[in-house]
Amino acid sequence: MKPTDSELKILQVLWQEGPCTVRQVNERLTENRDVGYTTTLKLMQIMYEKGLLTRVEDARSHVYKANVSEEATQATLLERFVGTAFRGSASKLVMQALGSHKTTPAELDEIRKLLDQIEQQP
Amino acid sequence: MKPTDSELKILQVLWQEGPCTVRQVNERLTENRDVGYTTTLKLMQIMYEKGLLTRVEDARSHVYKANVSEEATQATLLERFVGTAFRGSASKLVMQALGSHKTTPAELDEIRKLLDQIEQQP
DNA sequence: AAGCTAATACGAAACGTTTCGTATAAAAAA
DNA sequence: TTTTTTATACGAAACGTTTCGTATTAGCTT
Repeated sequence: MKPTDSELKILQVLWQEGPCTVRQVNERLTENRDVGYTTTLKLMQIMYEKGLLTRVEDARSHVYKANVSEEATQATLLERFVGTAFRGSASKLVMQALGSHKTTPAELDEIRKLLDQIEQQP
Repeated sequence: MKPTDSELKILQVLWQEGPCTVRQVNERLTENRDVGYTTTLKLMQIMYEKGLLTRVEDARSHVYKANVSEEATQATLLERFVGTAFRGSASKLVMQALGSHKTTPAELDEIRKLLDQIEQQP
């Protein structure tokens, strides 16, 4: 599953907030940029048809839930991105990311631990 | 400058091969997927108008050159990608990338060195 | 019950990107 | 010189995504 940019924004709301109605999602989206209610509705309907979301229709308003995990989605997107933008070289991407972004010492430590783990594998 | 996917493919050819005619670029692109000559031509004309490419019109066929560096372009794309897919967390992206991709010991070493550098900065 | 509010469904317009057909010109081949 | 090949330019169709107007239905309020 490769969500589009708009779909990703909706998924992120659901990942952060848990199950939401269309209105709730739309309110969160509108904090950043004006989005019409029916726009969000339509997108979420499409995402439901694609299987990206599940929903409960019991109540007056449907309640939607993300049907893909944030980690799995990020993995998919990253895979594609490394391929297109970095011609498959994950290490080049890592170097760029570390070089141009601020990372806390704690995060750097975590990364170091991960490096150890990877190198210790036979 | 944020090149589209197709534009990126063209840039990659030019980064690898250096200055090329439309035909040369098109031949490289066709190795992977069928692309009509005029399609490539049109795209490169658009990229020229956008300033992504420069060209020399002296000869019978124009010779195009990338007008943005691979590194700068990757930085731009990465910036955007971290923002949209990883909500700004470069370290999460790094962890994911390291975890799910094969990296050679030499590359891991390079990354380690970069970590040292970053941590030593005041 | 009648009117108001808030929800879903749906089609189609709007937008950006990609693809290609066609016109035209210039060089190369005959 | 005439024909064939190979360029560029350009407009518009095709495609996917996003946006929104409108119809319809269900619950709330009076």
